[in-house]
Amino acid sequence: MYIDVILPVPLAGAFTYFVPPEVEAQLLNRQTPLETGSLVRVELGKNKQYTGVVYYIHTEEIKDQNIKPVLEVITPEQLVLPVQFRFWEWLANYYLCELGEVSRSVLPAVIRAKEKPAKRKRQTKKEENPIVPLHVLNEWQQTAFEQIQKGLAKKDVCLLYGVTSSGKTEIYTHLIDEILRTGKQVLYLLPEIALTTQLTNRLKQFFGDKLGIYHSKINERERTEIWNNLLTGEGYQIILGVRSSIFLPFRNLGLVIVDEEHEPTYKQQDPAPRYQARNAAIFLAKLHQAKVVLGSATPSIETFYNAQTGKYAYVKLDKRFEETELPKMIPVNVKDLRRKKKMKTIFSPLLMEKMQEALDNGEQILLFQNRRGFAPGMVCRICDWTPKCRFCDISLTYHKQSNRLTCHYCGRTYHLPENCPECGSAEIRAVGYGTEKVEEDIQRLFPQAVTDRLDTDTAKSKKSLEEIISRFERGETNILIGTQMISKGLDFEKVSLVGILNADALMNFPEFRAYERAYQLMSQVAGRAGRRKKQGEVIVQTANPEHPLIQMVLQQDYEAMYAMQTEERQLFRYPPFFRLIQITLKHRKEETLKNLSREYANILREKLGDRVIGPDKPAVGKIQNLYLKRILLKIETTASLSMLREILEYAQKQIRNQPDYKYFVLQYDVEN
DNA sequence: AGCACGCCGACT
DNA sequence: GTCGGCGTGCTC
Repeated sequence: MYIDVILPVPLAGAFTYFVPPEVEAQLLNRQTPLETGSLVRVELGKNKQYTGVVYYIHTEEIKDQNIKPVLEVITPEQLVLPVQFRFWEWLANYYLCELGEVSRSVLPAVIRAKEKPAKRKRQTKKEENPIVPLHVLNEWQQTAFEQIQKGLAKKDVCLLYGVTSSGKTEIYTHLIDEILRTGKQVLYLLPEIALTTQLTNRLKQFFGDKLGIYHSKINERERTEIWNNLLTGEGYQIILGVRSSIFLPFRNLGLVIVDEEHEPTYKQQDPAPRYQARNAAIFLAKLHQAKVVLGSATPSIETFYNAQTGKYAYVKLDKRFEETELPKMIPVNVKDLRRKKKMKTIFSPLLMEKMQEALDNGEQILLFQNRRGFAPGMVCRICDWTPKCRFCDISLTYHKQSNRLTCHYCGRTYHLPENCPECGSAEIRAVGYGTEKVEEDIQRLFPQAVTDRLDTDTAKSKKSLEEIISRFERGETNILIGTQMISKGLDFEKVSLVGILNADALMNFPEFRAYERAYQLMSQVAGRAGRRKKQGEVIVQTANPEHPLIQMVLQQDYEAMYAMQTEERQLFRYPPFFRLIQITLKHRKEETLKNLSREYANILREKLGDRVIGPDKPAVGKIQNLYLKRILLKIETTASLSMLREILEYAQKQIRNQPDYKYFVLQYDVEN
């Protein structure tokens, strides 16, 4: 007997091994035939052993001296289902990576699953915990619910475009309930940060033991339990989880919900597979002949486009719960104020006034600044020297709390020099500001207010994150300062004021999604203001209040933003009109990289013409001592992926065949 | 990826 | 003289 095994290495295809007679005898003894999707231990190379997944079993003799034996059958039963292999194949093909790389990101969970299944609390306990009936939908929610059902009768995917606090979650629970009645499973995807205890407790109330929760911070036992439980096909009916839960062994999915579908965290950046979980979930649903609901208050351009062109069904819900008014958006021209010398601090006089007013009324304030640390840059006043990371081409962020300079790319820290190493002056000052400085200034200006900060520095663990959130929920914090972490999934009742401190910084990063992202962030954070009957206020500090995007944010005109962006994307050949593939080349030597990337791009150009852009030096041209070059491919969405892959492999081979260029790192990132 | 092999520099 | 640095090759 021979088997093809997928090993967790970035190498093409599966590896063939033979099952030696003693292993075969063992299986016979135990009366457990080997199945695909089982686990084996094999040797690869001279002295490495891996656990791999059995992909194919064949019985015809293979005449090859180099085939090695299977060392051990770890588990003969099926731990990975055939439908999952079809999913892995699609992922590897679509996202231009290897099956081994896909298996690598899934395998730890599979391996854990073969460990002793946790003793499950039996269904008797279901009664520890009486199930609360679903909330009755209000008129608008009921209409939306029915429209979604009608839409899904005709199409596979439906976009639910619902303003903040319109009660999308309530609608989801009713959709879930319907699917459960048919005996099928539900996958409910959320970005990590939105998976709060608030929401999980609420869903547990409705669905009790049928609900499994899967995120990056649950422990090993729970992960194992979830995998095994799903394998039996008689356990969890609903999985509430993050991006990676698309890899769980679902047997009969009926519905996939992707909430906050516009969130960039659905895209895995590194390592491969660099997949978009929202899009991958749509394919997963197709494999199961299941339906998909995408929900957002600020849909991604791609999704809204699909809804507009009729590929997806489309349901709009524009009434807020209890008919709370949308917040009042107030622009403040900081450029003007600076000229008039009225910006004494980073807070405009109007924002200062409004903050005082809110504090006096016992209301809460959110301040949004999308940069952590104290200052994103330091500069010598005399000679303009700036501290940079020795391993990455990036200026260092100053963190006052630790009194260190930190590289936000590789995480290395440095001491802040007392004197400029170039000219010896002692005048090194901060440029720009991050959440740390915002908090320090607030404490100075409002000493009576209790402040807290929510960013990756303060919310390292799930516990500290939840503590910050619950302190704010209980009203112990007056002013919460944060990065984009404050923009998601948090339902606060007493927030009357939101301050967006630097709107311009959100728009000015070199990425084709910058405006879309800026709009989404500002809308989401603005949506935190004013709940339950009282209209909230949002102060938007900008140097350019006339900017079209700022105007769209102020008017809360999503469709205008969509129109502007689609026009631009069509003109410049970006998604959703074209498929974008980003190729990153890395090499130790800058000069070699420059030459090889140019030659590589030229080879691609012979085949793909002006679909090839670059090579260009990315914004950060060196990371971890490797120089980077970037090539963009803008490919028609109808083009054949397998043909493209052939071209890419051909070009790579051409370059690697040249002795000088042999060693370089190549990464593909399929953007859409 | 990750490991072995092999060929040059700075040390007990 | 040797230890170990990482450039190079290869994995059923």
